[in-house]
Amino acid sequence: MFVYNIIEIGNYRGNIMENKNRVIFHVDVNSAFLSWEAAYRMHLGSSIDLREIPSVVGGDVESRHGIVLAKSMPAKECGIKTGETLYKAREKCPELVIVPPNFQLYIMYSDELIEILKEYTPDIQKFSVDECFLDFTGMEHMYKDPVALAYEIKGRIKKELGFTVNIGISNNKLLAKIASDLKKPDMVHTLYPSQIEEKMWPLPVEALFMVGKATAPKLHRLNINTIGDLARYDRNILKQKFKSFGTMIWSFANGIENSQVRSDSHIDVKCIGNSTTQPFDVKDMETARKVLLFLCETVCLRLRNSKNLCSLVAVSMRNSEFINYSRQRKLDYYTDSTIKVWNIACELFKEGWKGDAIRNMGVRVSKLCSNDFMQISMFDDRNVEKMRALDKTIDNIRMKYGSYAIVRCSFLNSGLNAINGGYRL
DNA sequence: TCTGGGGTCCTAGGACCC
DNA sequence: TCTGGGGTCCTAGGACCC
Repeated sequence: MFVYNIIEIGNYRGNIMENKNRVIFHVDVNSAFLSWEAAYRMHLGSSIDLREIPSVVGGDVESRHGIVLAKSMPAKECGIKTGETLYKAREKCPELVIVPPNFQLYIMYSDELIEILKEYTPDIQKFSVDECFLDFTGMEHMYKDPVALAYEIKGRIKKELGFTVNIGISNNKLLAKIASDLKKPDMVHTLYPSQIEEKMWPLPVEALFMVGKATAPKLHRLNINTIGDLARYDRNILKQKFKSFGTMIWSFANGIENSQVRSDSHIDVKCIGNSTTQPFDVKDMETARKVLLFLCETVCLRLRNSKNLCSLVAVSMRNSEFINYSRQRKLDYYTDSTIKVWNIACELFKEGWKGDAIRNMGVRVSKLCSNDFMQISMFDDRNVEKMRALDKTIDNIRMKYGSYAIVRCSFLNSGLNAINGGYRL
């Protein structure tokens, strides 16, 4: 999203000057999945507000999806973290209320949020299901005070949709994002360059965008513990140790970032993937082929919907020891055919599989191009047009009557889901 | 004890060509 | 028989984000 747009040190001043007049908001839904569950349940008349009790949105333990996806503030106070196992969460808080996720609902709320925001500016970049950037640059005649505007937007969302957001304001996306993360929930914060030293530098270095659990310990070994430590560190040493990533996080620590707010229509998708953890370990080729087929079904449906073709297919595996490995192949043609992608995925699995027990499998297609003109491989069989027509027919039936309206007979009585996941944040 | 899913980008190492 | 180096492409793996 920020793209790895490293500004060389010579442009440092220039960057500040360029950004000086920009007005960027970052809107972040507080504990999104949980807030949306709570808002929806209250809308249906529930007297319990999940946000006010220790609660989490979590997957199903039985089918090995048992992790925390979102937590309430009281759950956070018990020490519960997003991503940890429900087992651990329950240990920390025995009275914890766990509700299953409902991705359709989240997409609905996300769309409603965007509809409200669109009333204020057309320059919106949806960064994820619960976050987006807004650009108000050049709109000073309409909105004189950005902070007052943020309060108005925040208030409307709360009143009309029933959940709270944090809004961060600055003159670039990075600072706006860090601002929205400062203190939660239901708050508006500014983080202008003049406030970096006071508001951002005292924060732990982990609070910086792109500093995750692998990078943080490496920085600590260099005695870099706060964002300020990183900002003041020798940039050349960071470059030497971490390559371009080093100069990027150094720039971020100094508040330097100048990417544009890009509305969704200007963002080209780079890859489409679907992976799933099975309730049981896959130990034979026949089951693997079935799992790969339903993964390919959703991936290729989405590929065709995006009006793209792909020329790279990848298969990933995670075994029962939690070791990940993968296999990929570049094609010398482009395709969006379910059967074709599936055949390649099966070959890749066969080549790569080490014979171990597989808990998670994934299929991903990339190196996409528009399907406006389809270059049919010289060596393609003559059924290409027929296969495309078949895929299109199946897509139409599924979109009209639902995913399960038409199911391949190999899934009948197989104990597997014919269509998997496919929700897109 | 149990550990999701959807993305983007970077890098090391090897193959291959000139 | 033993020896270059530069460039590009591909694969596998891993980092980060939500």
